[in-house]
Amino acid sequence: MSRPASSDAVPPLDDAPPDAASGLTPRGARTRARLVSAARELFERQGYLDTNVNDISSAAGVAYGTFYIYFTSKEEVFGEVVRDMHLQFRAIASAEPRQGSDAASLIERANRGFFRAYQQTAAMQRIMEQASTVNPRLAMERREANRYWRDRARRAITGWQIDGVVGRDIDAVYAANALGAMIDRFAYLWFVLGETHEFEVAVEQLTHLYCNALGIPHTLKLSPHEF
Amino acid sequence: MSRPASSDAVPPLDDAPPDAASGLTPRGARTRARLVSAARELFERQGYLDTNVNDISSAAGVAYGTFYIYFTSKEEVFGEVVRDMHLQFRAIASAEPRQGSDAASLIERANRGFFRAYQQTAAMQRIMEQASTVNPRLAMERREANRYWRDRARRAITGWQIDGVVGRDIDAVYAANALGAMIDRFAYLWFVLGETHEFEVAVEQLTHLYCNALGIPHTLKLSPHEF
Amino acid sequence: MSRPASSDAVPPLDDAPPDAASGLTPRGARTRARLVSAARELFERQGYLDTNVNDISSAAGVAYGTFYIYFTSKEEVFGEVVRDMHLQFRAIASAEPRQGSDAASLIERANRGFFRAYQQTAAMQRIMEQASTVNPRLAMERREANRYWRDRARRAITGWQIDGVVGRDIDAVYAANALGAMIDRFAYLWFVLGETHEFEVAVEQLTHLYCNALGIPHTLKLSPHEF
Amino acid sequence: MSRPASSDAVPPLDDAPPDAASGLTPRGARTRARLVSAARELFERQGYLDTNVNDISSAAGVAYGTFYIYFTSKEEVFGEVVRDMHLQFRAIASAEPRQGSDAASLIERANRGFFRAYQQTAAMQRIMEQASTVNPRLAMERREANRYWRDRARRAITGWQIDGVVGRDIDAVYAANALGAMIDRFAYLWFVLGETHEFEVAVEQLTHLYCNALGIPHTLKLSPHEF
DNA sequence: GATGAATGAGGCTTCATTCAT
DNA sequence: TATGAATGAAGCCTCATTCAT
Repeated sequence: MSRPASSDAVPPLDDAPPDAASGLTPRGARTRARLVSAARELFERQGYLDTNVNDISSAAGVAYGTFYIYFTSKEEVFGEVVRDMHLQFRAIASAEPRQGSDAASLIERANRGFFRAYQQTAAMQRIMEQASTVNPRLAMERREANRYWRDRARRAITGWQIDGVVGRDIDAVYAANALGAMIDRFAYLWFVLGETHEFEVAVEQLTHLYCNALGIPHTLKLSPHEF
Repeated sequence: MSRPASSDAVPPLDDAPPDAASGLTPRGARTRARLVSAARELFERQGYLDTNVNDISSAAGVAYGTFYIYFTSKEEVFGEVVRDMHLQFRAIASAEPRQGSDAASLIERANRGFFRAYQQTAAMQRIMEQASTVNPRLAMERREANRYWRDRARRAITGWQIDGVVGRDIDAVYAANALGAMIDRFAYLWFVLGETHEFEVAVEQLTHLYCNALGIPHTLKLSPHEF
Repeated sequence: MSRPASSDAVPPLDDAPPDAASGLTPRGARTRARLVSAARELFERQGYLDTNVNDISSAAGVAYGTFYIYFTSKEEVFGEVVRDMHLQFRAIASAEPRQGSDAASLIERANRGFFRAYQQTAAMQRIMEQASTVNPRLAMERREANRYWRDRARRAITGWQIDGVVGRDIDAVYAANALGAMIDRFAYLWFVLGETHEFEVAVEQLTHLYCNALGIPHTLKLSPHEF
Repeated sequence: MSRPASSDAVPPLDDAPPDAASGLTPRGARTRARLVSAARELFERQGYLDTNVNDISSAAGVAYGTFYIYFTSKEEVFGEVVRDMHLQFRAIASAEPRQGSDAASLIERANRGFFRAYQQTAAMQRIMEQASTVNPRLAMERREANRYWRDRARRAITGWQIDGVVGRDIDAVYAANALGAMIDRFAYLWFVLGETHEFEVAVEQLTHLYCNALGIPHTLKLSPHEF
């Protein structure tokens, strides 16, 4: 396939400064970092609702009021933690080695990268789900982030249609939405809700279903498990 | 295909008495019903967390304490509302007319019924998502309910494999999970998060992707929208 | 000793009718009795504060409102239960066989009877202690009941002083109060708070202390336990 | 008698820090002290059950929530108030001047000190009785404190038995329990339930009964009141 | 920069008693 | 007699945020 997958360049998620610590003294930056780190740990362990500002500042080893020097609210730290997590997610997903440039290979790589990243950020994924059902602003930010992935997929599918790899009867928007939803939710059931799956089998089976759905040729390497 | 889709007989959702009003006088039953109804409306409008017992009893036109005659907690009414909603969901989904007995027709009918039911219970679906991220017990109950649909799909796929309609390279468990997740999450994005889709197009496209994924022959009746 | 111990005739504890069921139909009397019995069981098991009217009527197998046909308040049933218990207490204490008419024998018999009765009404004694610290009216009734025993003791001591068995340096009022307090509180520590004592040893030791305190000759039958 | 009464060194009441205000700023310590003081006053005036956190914080002149900065519950402040009261009690009792080292003198001094201390802490004694019938944890703490006094008495009696002042027919454990109960309960009837007694007469009469009970020689200085 | 004390509205639940049937 | 639904005041505790030092 000549059409390159869109670059992994990371678009800004929102209007936060890329380096939130700018304008702080080194000491201030350290305090701030300790707060973010403590917040993430607590959010992951206890959830968004059950973590309070008291816990966070205690865990960071600073006074209660210090928290409000760096953040205006609990929501704000959470936003920061989520941004960090998105960066980590993309870093992990991007680190997945490329195996080929045909559609099936790209899809498999994307799925493997996605699952890998999801697995390593599972605790935060659970919490983001919770927080975004509670806080509308977080829900919106989350949808923005999803749109990014969705658009990438839609552009890729459209490209494959131009190349003739995917049939014209497929609506690229629906397909991108539906297949994205499939991968995303499967990961949630797997890593957050605790369904048990074999990593490589999951990658292969979901890639198979994904390719089949689009009419992209794909052959399994592993032998089937059931029957 | 001779293999019949599993019957639409509705299994018991849990061990709650079918008629929760048993042992109540007509007056009591009326009050209880008013509470459940008020609770559902408020949950749908304000969410699980932002609805409190005070709101519910006020809306039902009874005193605060009256609520606790019929329910031991907010969680408990919520459970009842959810049960009601499940019954409604299944009723709507089952009402979808059968068009044929081939795999593609069965899948299309199931998808159309699912979307129809989801659309009409969208408000509660949003709230259930919220409540289940907050309350572990509700999360568990929710997974149980999902398991029921997942198992139905898995059995159907296995049946089609025996019939030779679906290839043996597909793992029925993974496929049922993944495609169920696709339909489920797509409906959530659509009806809860507000993505805009055309009903019949969505049914057709998702059925197409579903069938393709399993290798089941399926032809679109509507013309593609993009390009 | 010629002076007879005051008779065991039971004085009225308060203005309640001796037979509270008077003026009730047989059916009403039965219902009332069931309520009193259920109330006593629950008070003994759960304490005064943790027993509510709902519990009582449920346990008695009658409707909530029925309770208020027979009693005007929780306090009132409690009063009735206490009266029953007092009757029981006196019955047990009076049943103790007389062994002799000398002061030491009378004291020993009184102590043995008191401990025997206390032991068998221990559960209610605990609850009365609780209730009387909470409800001033009950506290007063309780003091009245105590006064009865105190007066008996005072009259006996005064009698023994006239007879020359007890010295004139003893103030009968102080002695009756103090020694009554000793017996009463010792029983509480023993049967309610759970100190472990041997019944006959306790009777003998406390009788010994009691007699010694008053200068009444008394010899132990059991061998001493310690040293 | 050469055997000295055990020293008046005050043992730790429990594992609470001697200075509960450690780790607080002066301002915090002041607020905390105001809360404890307000709590004690209210407990004494209204009882344990009828005093609520709202009352306490209002009386201390702070907001409702401020209470929960310093204490986790009403039970906890109560514990603190009780500890303070125990310290006060021991201080008063220990301040009683020594008159001689013979058994009778020691007993008289102990009784006088006990009554003096009880009299000055009467309000809290009443409340502790109430609270300990309601709250099992407080009941246990109270028994621990009593055990301390009981053990002192038992050791003293055993010592006097070794010295030959008290006969071997007395069981030191029973005697310590019974005579302790006598003093304790007499004080309760007197200072809490409002029986009227003359201070010095009470000291002398109860000391007389106490000594007589143990066979310790004791002569009254005051003339008898009755007859 | 940092501290930590103070705020107070808000939510949940209990229960003695009344009252219409 | 008996029923059981209805009442609503009262109490406990949490926690995001502000502010004086």
